[in-house]
Amino acid sequence: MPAHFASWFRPRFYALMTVAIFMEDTNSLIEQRKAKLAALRAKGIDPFQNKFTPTETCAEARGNYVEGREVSVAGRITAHRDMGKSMFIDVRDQSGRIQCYAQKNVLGDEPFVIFTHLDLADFVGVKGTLFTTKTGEISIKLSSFTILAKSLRPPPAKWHGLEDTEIRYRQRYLDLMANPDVKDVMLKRSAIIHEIRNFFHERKYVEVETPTMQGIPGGAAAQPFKTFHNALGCEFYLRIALELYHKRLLVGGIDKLFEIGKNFRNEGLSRRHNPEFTMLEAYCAFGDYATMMETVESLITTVAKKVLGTLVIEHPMKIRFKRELNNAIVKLKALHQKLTEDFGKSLTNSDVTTEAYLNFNSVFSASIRELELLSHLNNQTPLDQAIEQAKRSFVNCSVEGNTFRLSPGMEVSEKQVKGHTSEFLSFIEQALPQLESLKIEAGAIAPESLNKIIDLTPNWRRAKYNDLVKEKAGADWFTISADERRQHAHDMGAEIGKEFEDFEVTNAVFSKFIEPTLINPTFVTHLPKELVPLAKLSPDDPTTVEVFECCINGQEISPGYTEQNDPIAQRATLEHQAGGEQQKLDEDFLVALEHGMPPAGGIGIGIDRLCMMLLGQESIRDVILFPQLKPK
RNA sequence: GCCUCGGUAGCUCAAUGGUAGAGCAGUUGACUCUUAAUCAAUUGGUUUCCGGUUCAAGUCCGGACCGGGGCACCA
Repeated sequence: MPAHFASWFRPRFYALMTVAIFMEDTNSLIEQRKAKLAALRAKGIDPFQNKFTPTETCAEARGNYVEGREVSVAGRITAHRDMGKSMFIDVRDQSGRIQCYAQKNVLGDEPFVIFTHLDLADFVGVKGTLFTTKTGEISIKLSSFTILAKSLRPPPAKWHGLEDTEIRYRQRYLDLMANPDVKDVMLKRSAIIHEIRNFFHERKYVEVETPTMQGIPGGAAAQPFKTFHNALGCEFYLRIALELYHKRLLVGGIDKLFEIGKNFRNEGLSRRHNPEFTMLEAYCAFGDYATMMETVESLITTVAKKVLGTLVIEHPMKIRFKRELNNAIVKLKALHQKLTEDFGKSLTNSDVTTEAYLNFNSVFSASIRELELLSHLNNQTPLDQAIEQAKRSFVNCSVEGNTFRLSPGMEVSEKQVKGHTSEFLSFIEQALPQLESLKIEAGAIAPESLNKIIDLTPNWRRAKYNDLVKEKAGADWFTISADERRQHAHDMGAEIGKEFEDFEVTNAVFSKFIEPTLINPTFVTHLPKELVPLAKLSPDDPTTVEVFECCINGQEISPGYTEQNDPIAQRATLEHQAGGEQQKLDEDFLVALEHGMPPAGGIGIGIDRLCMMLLGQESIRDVILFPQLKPK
C-alpha cells in the first residue's frame, strides 16, 4: 500500500476515471461518480455501509447547542464550500440541515482528500463537536466521517429546485429532495390523516377495513377496474366505494365506524381526479344527516387547527390566470390579422373563420372560467373594475359546446360561423383593448392580492338547494314553466342536453354557477329527491331528501346522508338503477338490510381534495406522492 | 377520446431559417470561518423520436411519444 494516500489517490483515481469514460460515455457525470466509487473500493473503503447510528438528528444537534458537545449525525450532503485546506458541507436528514466543518490538520491528509472528493447527494455519517462560526451558524467540527451510501447520479438542483413536472411526479424522490415545499405538503398530508384518525377514535368510532376486491362493485355510479383471481377462476372488481360493506357492519351491530382507504374509478385523469384516490367514510347509528353535518364541521376545523394552526387558508390564484390572459392576447392578435387578410380577399371564404372560431373556443374557455371565478370571489381587488369590463364582453360572448354567442341576441353555431366573419372581427376588435388593459392591471398587482381566502371559522353556512338556485337564477325560478327554465339556463350559459329532465336543468345551473362560488364552507341541504334517489325523504318537505353536500373551495368536499334503512325502498331504487343492467344487484347487501339496519347518518370525504383545500394545492397530483401517469 | 400549450447540457433557461449558448452542477488549479463562498481555466449536446420542405431546420410542415391546462367520462 502506498505510503501517502493523497499522492496515490489522484493519479489512480483519474486513470480509473478515464477508463470508465472511454468504456461508456452516455453520461459523464454518472461515469465520474462510478469512477470515484471504484477508486474508493480500490482503497478498501466500502461506501455502502450497513449501519451508522447517529446520536441525534440534525435539528436536535442544532436545537441542543452546547459548545464543545460531542455529537454524531447522518444525512445527505446537499452543499459544499471548499476552502482549500478546510471545507464546509451541509448535511441534511428529514429533520433539517446542519453545517459541518472539516479541516485537513484535524482529519489527516488521506481522509481529507477523500472528504473533498465526496459528491453532492452522498450519504455520510459524521462525528464531531458543536461550535459556532464567525457568522453565527451552529456547526459541527468534524473529528471523523463515514461514507454511508454513495450517490451514483447527480441530484437535480441546487437553487431553482426541480421544475419539470413530469420528472417531479415520476421520480418523486427527486422532487422531495429538491423542493422542500413539496415535502412539507406531503408531511402535512400525513398529519391530516393522523388527526382524522385521532378525531374519530376520540369519538369512539371503530376503524374498520373492508374488501378492496369485490364481486359486485357498488355504492357509487362509476366504472370499476376489473381484475382476475387465478385460483378462484373468477373476476373481481376494485371497489368504487366503501359504503355497502359499512352498512353491513351497521346491521352487525358496529354502531360507529369509519374507514380510510383507496377507491378506484375507471375515469379520465384531471386536475381533480386520480384513478385511485383516498376516501374517508364514516357511519353513526342513531344519527342522521344533521348529526353528520356537525361531525364534518367539527372534524375539518379540528384538523385544520391541529395541522395548520389556523382556520383561514390562502390559495394563490395568479399564475394560471396571467398566463391564460397573455396566451389569449397573442392568439387573438394572430387571429385578427389572419381574418382581416382573408376578409379583404374573399367574403365567402368560410374555412378561416371556422378555424378562427375553433381556436377561439379552446383558448378562451379557460380564460372565461377564470374571469368568472375571480369575479365571484367578492373580495375587492384593484382588478375588479377591469374584470367587470372584460367580463361584460365575455359574458355576452361565450362559447358553449358548439354554439358561439357574439352578443345577447345573436347565436351562431360552429357550422354557421362562416357567414359572420365581420361580426367576429368586430368582436375581436372590441375585446382586444379590454384584454390588454386587464393584462396591464394584472401585471401591476401583487400576486398575493389575488389570493383566494377560505375561512373555515364556524358556524358554517347552511343553505337549502332551492334557495341557492333562486339567489342565482331568480326568485321566480321554480314558478316559471319548465321550458322557460330551460331557456333561462341556456341564456345563463349552462350546457343543457336535449334529453335533460327538468331537475337536471336546475342542477346544471347549480353545478356550473353556484358550486364553484361556494368558497367558504357551505352545507347545501334539501336537495331534490330526483337528484339523490338512494336517500331518505325529508319529513318536512317530501320533494327533498335528507342529504347535504358540504362545499368548500368551489368543490364538493363531503356528501352526507340520513342513510336508507328501508330494505324494500332500497331494493326498489337499486333495481331501478340496475335496470340498465349496468351494475348487477348486490343481493347479499339487500339481504343484510332485511335483517334490519339502525337509522344512521353517513358521510364520505375525499381525502385528496380535502388536502388540496387545506394545503392550498390546485392539483390533486400535488397532494399524492405517486400520482398516476401513463407508463413510459 | 377531443382541443390547446410545451419537450434544448445533470438542473434552470436563451438562441429574426444561417457556426447551439449562459448560469449553476462536474473536472483542474488557488484559498483553513464559508453559507447561492470567491477567483482562474475547462469538459459536457442524436435540440424527445420518425419523416418532409429547404442550399441550410432547435426553428417551418406532417406524424408518433410523454407532460401541463381545458373538455368529455366521473360526485
